[in-house]
Amino acid sequence: MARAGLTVERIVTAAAEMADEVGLDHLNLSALARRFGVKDASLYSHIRGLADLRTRLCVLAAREMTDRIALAVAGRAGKEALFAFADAYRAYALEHPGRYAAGQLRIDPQLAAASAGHRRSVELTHGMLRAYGLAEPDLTDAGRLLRSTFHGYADLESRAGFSHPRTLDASWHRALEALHILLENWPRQAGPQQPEKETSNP
Amino acid sequence: MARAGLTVERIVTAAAEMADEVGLDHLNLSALARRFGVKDASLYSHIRGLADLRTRLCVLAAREMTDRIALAVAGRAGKEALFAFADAYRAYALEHPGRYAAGQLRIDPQLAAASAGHRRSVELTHGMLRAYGLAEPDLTDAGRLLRSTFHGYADLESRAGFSHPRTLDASWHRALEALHILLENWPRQAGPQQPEKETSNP
DNA sequence: GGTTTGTTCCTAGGACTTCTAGGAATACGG
DNA sequence: CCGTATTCCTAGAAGTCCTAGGAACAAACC
Repeated sequence: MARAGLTVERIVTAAAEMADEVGLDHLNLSALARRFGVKDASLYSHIRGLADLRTRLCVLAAREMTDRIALAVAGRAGKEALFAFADAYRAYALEHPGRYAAGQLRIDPQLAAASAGHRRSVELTHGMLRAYGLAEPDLTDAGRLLRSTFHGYADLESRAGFSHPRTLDASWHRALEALHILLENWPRQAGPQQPEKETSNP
Repeated sequence: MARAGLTVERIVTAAAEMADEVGLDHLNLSALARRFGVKDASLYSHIRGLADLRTRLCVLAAREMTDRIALAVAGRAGKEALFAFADAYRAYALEHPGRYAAGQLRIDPQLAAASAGHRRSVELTHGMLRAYGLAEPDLTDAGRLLRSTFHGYADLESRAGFSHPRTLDASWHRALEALHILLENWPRQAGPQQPEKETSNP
């Protein structure tokens, strides 16, 4: 009988597509194996199990997303960079809800440190904020605020099934407008606080 | 043999505790039944199944959370109300991660309409924003921004396992400070847009 | 060619899950 | 005390993840 030609890459790619279709928490190995015309036990020659697959999806999503954001902000600064960053972030989350959810998973810190996507995400955010003239600890505070807003909006929007996407776009861009004004008038920190960094995640 | 004395209320309460302990997605009926010293099939006399239990958790969490927020903002307005609202929101999410996650679930629209918690959450937000002199469509836009930020921060923080909670508090309160300034100087909408409402959820 | 080696995929099965069907034990209203 | 309802049980189907060990295949060496 002809072999399916399984590979870690092919498996992870298929899993990413499947997660986008059915949702990350409905991703399971049996159905994934079925998609390849293969028994579920066969997948274990390539991946260690479901948990392993999910962490692989996490680093994949982080890389894809930061690549996309990096491309969007390239050559821009200030308000333009903010909008490009935010729109790329939201677009990825809406187009790939399963991957996006995977990207939010907490994985082994060592693995996160080795993941290019995870490392670059922090750099991208801080790079953008420096154009606003921010430095630590404002960099961290403003970065957390931005990341929270982006994540919150994308997360709420992606699972809501809102009835009027047009209106959501409007709210989104007004939120960005507001955030831009906020960053321009950011109330600088008086004393130098401990510049604590977050655990790396996109 | 003595009966366990199961009730829908007791089951949902125990499920809420369990979800907070092990996480909403690790909540399962077998373990829950075990906690009552009962076989899993016995739970089906009270609830329709796991999906039913999760939606019940959703309305429970929505009610608890809005109760808490309502108590916090009672008699306050403007900045005080904003901070009270936000702190109550975040505190609930951190103290009850499982319930909070359940509260974010999308449930049947009819059920959501009948849920007191879901209805009140919109009223609370809008009431707070009206103190800033906002009206539609700014009310919706600002409301979505706030909710996104609160949810995003709470969601990221609750699953991160940050190493320095002290610093997280600082970032949080600086974010609130920034949001307050933002609301005070909110760039009013020129033309009246369609005042679209969100699907009701806390 | 043949043989060896290593990978890929299989079958078989254990442990666990949700959920259904139907029967026994218990509590309660008459 | 006794019928009735409810509560809880056993039994089992179907599905999940995962392990162990064997068979089919591809490539590499003699």
